Amino acid sequence: MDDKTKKRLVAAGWSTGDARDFLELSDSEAEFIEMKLALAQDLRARRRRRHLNQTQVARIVGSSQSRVAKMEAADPSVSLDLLVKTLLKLGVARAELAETLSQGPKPAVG
Amino acid sequence: MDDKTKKRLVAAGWSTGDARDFLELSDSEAEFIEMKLALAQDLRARRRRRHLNQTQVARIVGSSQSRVAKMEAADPSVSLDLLVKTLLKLGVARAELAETLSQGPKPAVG
DNA sequence: TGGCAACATGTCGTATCTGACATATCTTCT
DNA sequence: AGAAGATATGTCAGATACGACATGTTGCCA
Repeated sequence: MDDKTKKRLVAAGWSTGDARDFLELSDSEAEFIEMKLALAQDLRARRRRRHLNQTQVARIVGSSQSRVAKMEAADPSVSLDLLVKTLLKLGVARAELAETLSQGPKPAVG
Repeated sequence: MDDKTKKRLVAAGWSTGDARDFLELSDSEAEFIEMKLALAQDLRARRRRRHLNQTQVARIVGSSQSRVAKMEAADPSVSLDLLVKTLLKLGVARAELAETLSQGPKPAVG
C-alpha cells in the first residue's frame, strides 16, 4: 500500500475513528488530513444546501468541475489553501470556517 | 505598485485596519491574507514564548531558517498549508489553530 | 434498454511553493 | 568600532498543486 493509495483511502470516506488508525501517519499529519476532510465535507454540504452542481460551483470560484470533485473528496492533490479560498469565495465567513476546522470530520454513519 | 509588492506590504507588518483598505483586493482575498497573517503572528509568538530561534524551529519542523522567517512574515511564497503543518508539528491543537484563524491579526500597536 | 445529467478519475502543461544556500541587515555585547 | 548571533532577503532547482480536458462511472427517467 503506497502513500498515495493511503491518502486516498483516508480521504475518501473513512472516518470511523481517526485518520491515523492503522496508518502510519504522525499525529500532526493525521490532524492535517482531518482538517482537510472537515473542509471538504463542509464544501459538499454547502453546495448541496444551495442546490448547485459541481460545474456551477466551479464557475463561481474560477475552477473546473473535476477540481471541485477532488476538493470534495479531499484528494491529496488539493491543498488547504484551495479549500479555504474556495469556501471564502462562496461567502463563508472566517469564523464559520474556523469552527468547521476545529471539529473533526463527521462520522460516515449518521 | 505591482502585485508582489502589494502582498509584501500587506504581509509585512501592517494591520491598522484591514488588509483590503486602499488595496484592490476582493473580500475573500483580503480575508485569506488576514488568516495567513494571524497564523504567522501566532507562530512567532509561540516560538518566542518557548525561547527558540528560527533555526531551532526549522529543525523541529524540517525546514530552513529562511523559510521560518518567511512564514513569520507571512511572505506570499508561504502557503496556508505550510503554516498549518508547521504549527501542528509544534504541537498546537486543531482547536487552538481554529481559534487563531477566527480572530483577525492583532493590531501592530499593543 | 438507451440516453442524459451529475459526479469521479486520470493525465498533462504550466504555475506556484519548498528547502536550501548565500548574503545582507539588524541587535547586543565588550 | 568590531565581533557574533539572530533574523531578513534574494535566488534557484526540484517538488507539488493548479485548471483544463478527456473519459469513466453512477443514478434516474422513459
